[in-house]
Amino acid sequence: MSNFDAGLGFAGASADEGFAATGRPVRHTRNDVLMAAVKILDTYGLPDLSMRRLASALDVQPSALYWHFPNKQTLLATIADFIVDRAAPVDANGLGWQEVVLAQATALRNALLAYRDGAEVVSSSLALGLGAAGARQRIASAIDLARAQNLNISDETAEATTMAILFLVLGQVWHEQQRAQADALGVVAAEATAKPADVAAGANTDTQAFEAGIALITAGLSHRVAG
Amino acid sequence: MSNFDAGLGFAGASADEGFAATGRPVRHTRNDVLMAAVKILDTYGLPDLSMRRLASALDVQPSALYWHFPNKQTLLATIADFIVDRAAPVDANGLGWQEVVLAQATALRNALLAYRDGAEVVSSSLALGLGAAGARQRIASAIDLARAQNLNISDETAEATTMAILFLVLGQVWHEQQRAQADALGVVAAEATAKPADVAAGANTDTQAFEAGIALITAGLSHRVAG
DNA sequence: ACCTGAACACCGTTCAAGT
DNA sequence: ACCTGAACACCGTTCAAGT
Repeated sequence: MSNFDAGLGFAGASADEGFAATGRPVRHTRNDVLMAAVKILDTYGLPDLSMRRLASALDVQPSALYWHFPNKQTLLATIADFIVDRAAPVDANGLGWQEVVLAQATALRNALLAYRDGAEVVSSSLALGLGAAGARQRIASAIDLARAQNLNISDETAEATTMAILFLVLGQVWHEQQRAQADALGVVAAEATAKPADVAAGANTDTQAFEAGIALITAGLSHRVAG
Repeated sequence: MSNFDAGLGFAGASADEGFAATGRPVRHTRNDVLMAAVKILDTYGLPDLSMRRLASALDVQPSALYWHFPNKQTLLATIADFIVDRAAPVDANGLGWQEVVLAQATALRNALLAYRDGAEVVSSSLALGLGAAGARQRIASAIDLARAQNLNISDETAEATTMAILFLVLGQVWHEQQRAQADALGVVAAEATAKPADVAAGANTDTQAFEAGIALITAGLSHRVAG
C-alpha cells in the first residue's frame, strides 16, 4: 500500500533491478536500500525481511548492504523513523488539548497501520532506544498543551501520561495487525460468515476501542488534582 | 534469579547434563526442556535462546526438541505462560477496585521483571494470540469488580480499560528491561557517578511512574459517565 | 563511492531410522 | 517414549580486494 519514496528530499531515481536501460550495473544510494527494505516489509512482512533477501532484491551481494548501514538493527530503526515521519501533521488550531491528543494518537495509529508489521517494527526499535523518537514527541507535545491550561500537572504526571498513550497506540495497533495477519492465514477458525462487510465493521470496532482507550487516559488526566 | 521448576505439579528430577550418576544417558520430559529454556532466557537473554543452543544445554540433538514442542513459537508461548502463571495471587478482600487493579497490575509487573526479557517474551506471544491469556484475565477480573459497583460501565469500556492497562504493563516493563540491559552493556554513555544507590533509585522511579500510569487509567474509568 | 567473493559462525525444521 | 544423523534451506556479519 501507499507510495514509497515520498520522503523529505529523497530522490529515488534508480530501479529495483540490477541494470539500467543501458545494461550498465546500477549502484544504489542509502535511500534505495531503505525503500527496498520498506517494500519487502510491506509486501512480505517482518519475518521475511532478511539482509540476504534485501540484497537479492537489489541485485547485490549481502555484504554490499553494510556499506550503507552498519547492521540490520540500524536499518530497522531507520525504517521505524520513516514510518513515524510519514504520520500526518496535526493542526491544533481551535482544538482543545483532549482533541489534540486524540488527533496525534490517531495520526500515529494510521501511520503504523499504513505498513505491514509497522507497529512491531516501531515498538522494537523504540524499546531498543534507537528510532521513532518522533512518535514520543508527538504525544508529549499534545500533553504540553494540557499543561499550558492546567498548572497542576507535574513533570512526572506528564511523562506517565505520554508513555501510557504511546504504549496504548503501539500495543493496540500491534494487536490489530497481528489479528489481520492471522485472519488472512485462516489461523483462527473464522466464522463461516466472514463477509467483507464484517471486516469493515471490525475496523470500525478497532477505531472505537482505540478512541475509548485514549479518552480513558485523557479523562484520567483532567480529573487528577495532585501530581 | 528465582527458583525454576516450582510450577504446579511439575516434577523436575532429571539433571541438565546428558548423563545420570549411573552413566546412563538421560531422557528428558517436556518440562525439562521448558525449564532449560527458561534458564537460558534468564541467563543469556532472548536473542541467545535458540533451539540449537537449548539442545546442546540438554546434551541432545536439536531435532530431539521437536518431539516435545512442535516448533519454537509454541515453546516461547509456553515460557510466556510459565512467567505469567508465577505472578503472585492477589487477595481482593477489603480492597477497593482501584486497589485491586493496581495490585493485579503490580503482580504482573513483578512476574515479568522476574525473568530477563520477560516482557518481550510475553508481549510477542500475546500479540500472536498464543500464550499469556492469564495476564489479560487478571486485569479483566479486576475491572469486573469495578463493574459490580458501577452499572454505568459498558462491555466496550471494560474491554478498552483492560487492554489499556495490559499494554501499559507490558510496554513499561519492556522499556525497563531494555534500559537495564543497555545500562549493563554501557551502551548509553552513563554518568560517571552511577552508584548502586542510583540504580535502586531508578527502580523506585520506575515503580512510581508505573503506579502513576495505572492511577491515570483508573481515574479515567471512575470519572466516565456514559459508555 | 560502492561493490564482489569468500568465509565464519550460526539458524529452524523435517524425517527416516534407531533403542 | 524419546532420541540420533543427516540433510535442507536458510541467517547476520566481516574483510580483503576490486572498479
